[in-house]
Amino acid sequence: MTRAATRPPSRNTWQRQAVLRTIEAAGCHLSAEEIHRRARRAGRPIALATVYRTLETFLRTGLVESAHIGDGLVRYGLASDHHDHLVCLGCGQWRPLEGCVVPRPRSALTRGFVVTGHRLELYGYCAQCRGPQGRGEARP
Amino acid sequence: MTRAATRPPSRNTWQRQAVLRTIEAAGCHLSAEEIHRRARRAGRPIALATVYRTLETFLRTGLVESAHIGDGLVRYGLASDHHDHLVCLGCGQWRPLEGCVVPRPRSALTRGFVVTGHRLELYGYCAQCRGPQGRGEARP
DNA sequence: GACAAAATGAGAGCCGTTCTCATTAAGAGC
DNA sequence: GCTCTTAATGAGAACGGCTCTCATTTTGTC
Repeated sequence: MTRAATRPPSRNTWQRQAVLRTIEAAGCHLSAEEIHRRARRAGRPIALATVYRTLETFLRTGLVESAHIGDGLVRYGLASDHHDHLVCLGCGQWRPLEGCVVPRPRSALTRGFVVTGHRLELYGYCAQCRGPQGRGEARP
Repeated sequence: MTRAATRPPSRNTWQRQAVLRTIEAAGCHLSAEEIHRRARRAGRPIALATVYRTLETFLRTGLVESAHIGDGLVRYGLASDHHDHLVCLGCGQWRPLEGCVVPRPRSALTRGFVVTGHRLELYGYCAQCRGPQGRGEARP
């Protein structure tokens, strides 16, 4: 199987490796600031602009995907085939859902709109944040 | 009888009426800038800060809802019971889907995560943007 | 009409992100 | 291993959406 459209970045620098390793290690989506902080902590100092540029490059090559969460920050994570996620309202954690729960909508609902993709965010509380008290209010 | 949880703003100003009328008239979600521009065009000049403050008030009282779209702007629209939307990749139009297509996910998928709400964005092209050439690539 | 308090307007400030440009270093050719 | 080209980086200024501050205006009550 070829890499086809997702050709790798043309130069292999330690900064790019650091950014990719940071995202891989996280296991969930991170903001650019957070990637910057973690990459610095893990090794040599890297510029914030470089992190943004590297993320942009990775986005273009299809290596990572980006998404907005409620707080207005853009989060980055390893690209996956689908785009369904669990978002914890307690700690802000943003992690992929294993599997897709969105069926193809009936055309009567979309009324002339051609659907080419989707993104689903399921809000709630992770096991850690639920804690003993057990919250439960919904959010948009 | 009490005013319940969604009590209206305490003072009725023409600025608040203008913002609400603008959102109602649009029929889809608008950015704060766009609401500001349309409200100005429709009547007296209103300050951008006032638009933001008014939207914040409306959000608190549950009159409107906010959401992020891919371009990083926050969009505002009349609050509805559910949160499924059609997003046109051509013109950026963001409008509610009539009805909900998201089933309750099986707990095996969410693994300890308690789901309290969701938001779905269906990407694609509206009838106007599809045009004669018929695009079709997907986006995250 | 007088008064208190909420709401507004104008613009400065904040903060995440992008741009600019001099410098560095990856990778190709020899 | 050395040289050369040019993509990539670092530092910090600039940008843009949004929020904050404070003097002024307006609403609703008495």
